[in-house]
Amino acid sequence: MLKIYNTLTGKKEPFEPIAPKTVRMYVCGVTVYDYCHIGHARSALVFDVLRRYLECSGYAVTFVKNFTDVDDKIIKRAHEQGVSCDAVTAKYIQAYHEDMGKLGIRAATEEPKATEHIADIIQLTERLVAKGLAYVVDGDVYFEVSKYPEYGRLSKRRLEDLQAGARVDVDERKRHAMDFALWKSSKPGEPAWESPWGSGRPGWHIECSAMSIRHLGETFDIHGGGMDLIFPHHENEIAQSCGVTGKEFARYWIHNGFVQINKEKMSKSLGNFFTIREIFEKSEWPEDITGEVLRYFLLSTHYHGPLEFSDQALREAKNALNGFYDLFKRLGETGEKVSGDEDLGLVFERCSEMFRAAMDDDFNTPMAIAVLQGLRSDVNKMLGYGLSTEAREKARNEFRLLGNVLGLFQSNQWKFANAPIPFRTTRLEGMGSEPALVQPQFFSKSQNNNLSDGQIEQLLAERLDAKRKKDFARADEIRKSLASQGIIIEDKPDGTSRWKR
RNA sequence: GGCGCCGUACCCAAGUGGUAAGGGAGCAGUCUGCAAAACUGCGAUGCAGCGGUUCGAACCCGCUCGGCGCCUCCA
Repeated sequence: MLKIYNTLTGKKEPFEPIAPKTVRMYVCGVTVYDYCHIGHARSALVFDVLRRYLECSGYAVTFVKNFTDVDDKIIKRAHEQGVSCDAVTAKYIQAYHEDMGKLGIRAATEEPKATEHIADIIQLTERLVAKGLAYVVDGDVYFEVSKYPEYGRLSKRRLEDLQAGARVDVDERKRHAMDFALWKSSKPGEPAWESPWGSGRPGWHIECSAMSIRHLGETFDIHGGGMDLIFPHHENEIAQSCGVTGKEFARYWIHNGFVQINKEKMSKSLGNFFTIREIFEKSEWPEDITGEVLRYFLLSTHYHGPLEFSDQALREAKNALNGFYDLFKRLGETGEKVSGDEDLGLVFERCSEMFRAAMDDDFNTPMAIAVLQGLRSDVNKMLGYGLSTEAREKARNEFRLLGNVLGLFQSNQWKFANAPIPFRTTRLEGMGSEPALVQPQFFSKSQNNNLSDGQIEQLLAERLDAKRKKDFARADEIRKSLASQGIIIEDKPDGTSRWKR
């Protein structure tokens, strides 16, 4: 039985979909005015895994993830660069797909854009005005929070509390400081659509109500996003949507924690962020390996908690994955002894169950990874007793199958050598001022003068010959020479060797 | 001022009432010509602190301390 922590109730609850065996979920994507950083990656990945797990549990999942492509920041960026808003949004939507694709994050079932739903947005706004929940001022339309008694239910805030701490808002046309824009009149040069209130554009929040209702219906199962969206974004979405329909909106609200650097939230304003693409560009590992290392790292903490991003954490993730791929390498070899074969099925059955139990418990990916680590250890032991070629293939496939939910263990070309991590996140000591981030310390990509497989095999044969003649000096010389080029040799009990790079 | 998250070993990190998973690093051992990998063993009498509830608390309640976030755009 799957349990999910629901922000709305503050409790872990059994998951019961509205319609049997189907899940409709909506996740707030990004406002497309810049490249995504690791924080965005975490959010996208968490919901990608959630979706994969639901599918693997037998649910038919309709997964909608939006792009907010009309917004103040986009307009600002377009003006700065002297291009159209469309050019800005097209560029960063493409970048989003490229970056998330490298992390193995699947495209959603639907990826709607706000600008494609203007008619829906206008219609929702009209209905809110007609119901007396919104009012018009000089071509702007505001939602009136005091008309919605349940306002604050999600974020556990009371209107009075908000009022006390709210920033002084000089917009005196609003009836309440927390009233928010559904529709904004456009200034010249801004994107604009005709509406009953004049030429204008949507406010922030309403586009998500419009898109989720359009693609999933008025009530659906799961709504998610980063913690920072709880207030005001999701609170406002609920107010608008429930205000219009009079029905329940989303039943389960799921929010992921932040990625931090030196205990601080990764954000543009602090300048302590790393974009996904700069990490891939600077990494010395091939793309799929860098992607898997990032995935392992991002999933090694429960989605709800904070996650400290650091060069050391990535190094640990890489080392942990090396252990798995070391095993997979051995599973790729042939085997004659079979005394371990009989236990294999049982071990995988037990691990599958534990894996499912972990994921059922609010998508506990660190627990699930621990189960896989236990499996790695078990299979290593069985390998010691001897596994047939067929059993080895079966084992490798089981790992691939289980790992697929987390997007791990799919590679056939693992790189074992540990390239330097292309940045550092440690603080600078001293200087009397605030601790500062060390600027990314980029390493130049090493020259790709790698030996071919054939050349390596030839050297290995030469080394084997030297070993047979007890010429260990020569054998070690060859190993050392290969090591300097990132080739690691492991001698097997039968005297032959395997190698990896 | 209000609301919320977090504080578990050297580092990362599960565990939300029944007696501290897992990984990384380290140390020791087995194997090995050596190395690597693997395996075995070692590693918190204690979960920020102090009280309380309970037969029993890392888990529940209260207070305190520390870190962070939201209340303005934010994944």
